[in-house]
Amino acid sequence: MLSNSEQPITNADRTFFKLRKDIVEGVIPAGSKLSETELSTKYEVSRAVIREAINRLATCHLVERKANVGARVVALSPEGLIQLYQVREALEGMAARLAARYMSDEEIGDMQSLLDSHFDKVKDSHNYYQEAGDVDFHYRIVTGSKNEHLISVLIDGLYHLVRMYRVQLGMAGPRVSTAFDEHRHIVNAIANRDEELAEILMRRHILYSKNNIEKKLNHD
Amino acid sequence: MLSNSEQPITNADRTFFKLRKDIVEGVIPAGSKLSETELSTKYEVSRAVIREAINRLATCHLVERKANVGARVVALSPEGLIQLYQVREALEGMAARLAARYMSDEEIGDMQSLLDSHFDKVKDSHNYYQEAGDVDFHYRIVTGSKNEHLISVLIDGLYHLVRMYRVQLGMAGPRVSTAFDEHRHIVNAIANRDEELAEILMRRHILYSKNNIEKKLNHD
DNA sequence: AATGCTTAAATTGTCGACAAAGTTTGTTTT
DNA sequence: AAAACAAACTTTGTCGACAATTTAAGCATT
Repeated sequence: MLSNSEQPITNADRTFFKLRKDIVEGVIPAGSKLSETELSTKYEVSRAVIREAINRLATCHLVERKANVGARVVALSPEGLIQLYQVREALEGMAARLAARYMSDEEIGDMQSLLDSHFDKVKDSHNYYQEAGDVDFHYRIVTGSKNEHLISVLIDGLYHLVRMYRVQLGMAGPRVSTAFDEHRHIVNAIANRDEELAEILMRRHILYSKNNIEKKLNHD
Repeated sequence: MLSNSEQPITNADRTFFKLRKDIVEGVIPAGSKLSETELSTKYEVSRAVIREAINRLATCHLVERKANVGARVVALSPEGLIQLYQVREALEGMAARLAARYMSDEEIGDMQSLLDSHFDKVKDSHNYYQEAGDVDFHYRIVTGSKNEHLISVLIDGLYHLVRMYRVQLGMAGPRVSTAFDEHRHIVNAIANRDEELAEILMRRHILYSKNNIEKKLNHD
């Protein structure tokens, strides 16, 4: 799809990004119906570009479309979250393995210094790392795999769903510092070119992450 | 997307399936440009449905689209094949793990008898299993994972690319009987509810499969 | 002859209108 | 009053035309 060129070119691009943002952040509620005519007036574009945007959202699994009926925003559920993290575990585990194989020494160095700079900020404001830092770390691993499929499925697809769960369930989580340590260990494994360990640690990291969010979800 | 409802409803569905078929089977050559107007006359539909079909193909990674420029059929390359199988290894490994966890006893029984019936046909015509049997086996594992993301990424996406490589590189491979044995072992692990082993065996199976195709590809 | 600019052709992006399918409402029938 | 049918309405699917952008061609210039 796009993956790299994240700057919108066409009108459909812009509308797609806006719609995705509004869905992820809950401006358009989960489970609600998406009327093409309604959206076309709201976002001030023709129905054609709305249709294209909705189609793209459907491939991201952010909306579900039925022929001759319409599209609905996906509903958030415990099962959906579990399935999401099952796939993340598989894909990001492999991404970590491939990152250990293919990332350049320079890229690894950048990532290490990135973690260092994050570490300083973690000391002060404890909830900084969660948003920016965590996202940044995972992005680098995934792109470091140099695998187009991995990159597009995760970055263009699953990550937006993950963020949707995080945002709409109000995650600020106390898992900040422990997650940080896990990131350190993963980077070390990659720096040592230990593919096996990198994959194992990443899978475990995501499992922990899942358990953390799952706890919150079942607690309400 | 669709995943389940594989019977086309709308005109865009039909065109999407036709186009996909023609691309996978090489009727439309790999790397060639897709002109919207040209295709709209060829398939006797309006440009709008061609556009929608092309957009869907883009999310399957069967074509690549650039804004204001157009779409091209993806090119087959050794790197592309390797990346494809890296993702398959991760996803289908996880699928096997989840199949061992979630498949019902009945589903497992069906799969075992399916392998039995295939075994008879393998004895006679040695190249039967490759097409129908192999596909059937992997489909059952993937759907057995009960994971929507896994199912859609693999069945709606990657498998068509895999088939494109197979068809266009003329694979009939002598790996028939060995692959069959590997399938047996995987099913056994699933029947024993041994998640760990099921994943390991599936990953190994796909690695072998990759090496087999890779050999052919580098040999020309 | 090669390079750069200008203009023409072709292709993609966007739009509004019409056709088809689904949904709702109101009426009739049991 | 409940169920079944029919008509009106709403929503999606499809189409042809126009606008914007890219590509190609032609011309002028060095």
